[in-house]
Order: sequence, then C-alpha cells, then structure tokens
Amino acid sequence: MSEGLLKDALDALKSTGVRITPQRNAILEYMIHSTTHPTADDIYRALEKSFPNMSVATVYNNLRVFKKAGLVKELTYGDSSSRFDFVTHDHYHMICSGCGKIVDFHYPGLDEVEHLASHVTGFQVDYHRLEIYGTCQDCLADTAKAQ
Amino acid sequence: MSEGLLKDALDALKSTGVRITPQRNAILEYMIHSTTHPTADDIYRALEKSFPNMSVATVYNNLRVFKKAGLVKELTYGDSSSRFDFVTHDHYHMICSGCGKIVDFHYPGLDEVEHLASHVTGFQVDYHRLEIYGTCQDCLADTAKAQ
DNA sequence: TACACTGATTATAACGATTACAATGTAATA
DNA sequence: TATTACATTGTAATCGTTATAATCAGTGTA
Repeated sequence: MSEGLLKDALDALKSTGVRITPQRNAILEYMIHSTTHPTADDIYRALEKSFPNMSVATVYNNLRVFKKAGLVKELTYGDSSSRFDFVTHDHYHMICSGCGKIVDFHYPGLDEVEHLASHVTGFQVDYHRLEIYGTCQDCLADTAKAQ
Repeated sequence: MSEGLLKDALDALKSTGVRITPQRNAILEYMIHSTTHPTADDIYRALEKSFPNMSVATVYNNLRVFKKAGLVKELTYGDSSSRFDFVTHDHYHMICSGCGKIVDFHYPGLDEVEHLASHVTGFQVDYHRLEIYGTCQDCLADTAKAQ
C-alpha cells in the first residue's frame, strides 16, 4: 500500500513539473513509512547513511516543495522545531505532553465549527486545526512506577 | 472590568510566592488590555517608553512565569515567533492567513472529541486546541480591490 | 555528440527567536 | 543592618531555519 502512496506522490510531483531526484525520493519514502511525524533533522539523520553528502538545506528545501504540492503538512507545536506529516487523509493529532509522541485519530468533520466561526467573525474559512494534549499510556506507566 | 482581571492575576501570583515588580505589573496590564495576542517583541516595544532599561530577557522570563502560573497561554502558529494570550475564559482562535490577525470566538465544548480520542488512543486527555484559518474581511476587500 | 539551459544540491554564512549566564540591583526577613 | 533570595539587565550563546553562491546533473536542441 505504501508503494502506491509513494508512486502517487511522485506522479503528483512530476505532473507539476518538479524533478524527481534520489534525495526527494528518499525523503518522501521515509515520510511515508515513518509513523513518528519527524522533524527536518530526524529526516536528515535518518538518510545520512544512504546520502552522506546530503545537506540539511536539501531537506528543508524539499519539505517546502512537498508542502506547496500539498503532499506534506507542517505541524508547529510548542517545541522548538516543526514536525512534518505526510498527508494521507484527514485526521487529528493526539500529543503526549510527556514524551512528545503523536498518535493519529479520526473524527467526523467539524464543519459546524467552521460555519459558526465564519458567521461570527466574518472570515472566509479555509481550514481548521485541532489537537488534543494528554499523556500516553507509556508515560502514565512510568510516572506510576516512579512513585 | 480589566482592573479586576489585573488584580486577580496579581493576587494569584502573590499567592504562589512570586514578587510583583513594576515590569511584571506592566506586562500583565498590557496583555490584559491588548486584543492582538502580542509576541514577546510586541510587548517589549510597547513598554519601551515606560521602561527604557527593560531587557527582552525580562519579557521572556516573566511570560514563562505567567505561563507556569496559568495566567497566560503561548500560541505557536506557523510564524516564526510565539504569540501570548492572557487567559480569561475558554475560547478558540480564528486566524487570518493574510495579515495574521487573530479573532476570538466561542464554541460550546468539544468534550466528545476528547472522549473519543482518549478511548481510541488510550491517552489521558488534558486539553485540546482548535484553530480555524481563513481570510478576514479587510484582506478579502484588499484582494478584491487589487484585481 | 556537443552545448546550453534550467533546476537541484551542496556547503556555508546569515538571521532571528529564544535561552543561558554572570553581574548587579532590589525587596524581604531576621 | 546584614543576609538571603529572587529579579532584572546586558550580552553571549544556541538552535532552527533561510539565503546565497558555487557546483552539479538532467533535458532538450542543434
């Protein structure tokens, strides 16, 4: 299944006139297989072995390219650095305050929130963003153990 | 009304053993009266006249103190710098992609989202965060004019 | 095949927000 | 008053990200 995702992504890129380079291929592939919403640096370090000469700038450049193409979303939480998420279908994020782990979950559209907000503020609504913060079971277990 | 807010905030601080300095007073007062969800630099520049010797570090330090006391929330959006929001009652934010303006709006609790998320992921939920992005009427008017 | 053109990558410098640190100042307490 | 603890200041350091210039392909064309 992930092979299909990669192929679709590459096709989408090609169709907008973006060249497929080995680096781009590798970054996309890594993001698709990753379940951890990696930072730019995560990606850089993960691909270091296969691309010893790759520059961090390349990672950032290409993440921007992917973002513009709608393949990738940038997530800015409280931490210092952005995390990047390969876009498959709409989902929300559950974030652990203890270890930073991010778990996806689905929820039927919150369209009515958008409508209300648009009505109240007069804005033209584009999209919304929802995150839930809490503590994952691992961290819960750790704190229980520590006491 | 805002006088009451300020007094409550100062009392809350005092009760946790935090000293009330002129700088802290001024920062809190500015945040309460501000409707713009200012950045640290906004606050710094606004208070420059009354506190010519105040350091940016003081602003950051105290924002952290206020955050720990639950008086202030830090908002991290896509932009480079964080914005800070004096906590009054729960509300959500509508953000203009054009000019960065942030407008508050209210919406009845999304408790059921938290419940579902907790059930699906096994997390212990603390809170959630929801933002809606779009274009404000000013920016809509500007783009209409430009064409 | 050779040549130019366009875009991609690399390496590194620059930038900007935030934090750390050391020195000084100020308030509270004994 | 002397001591102590906390706040502020000024500045340097850090870190994520972006900009820049040089080099390096890949593609198309003569």
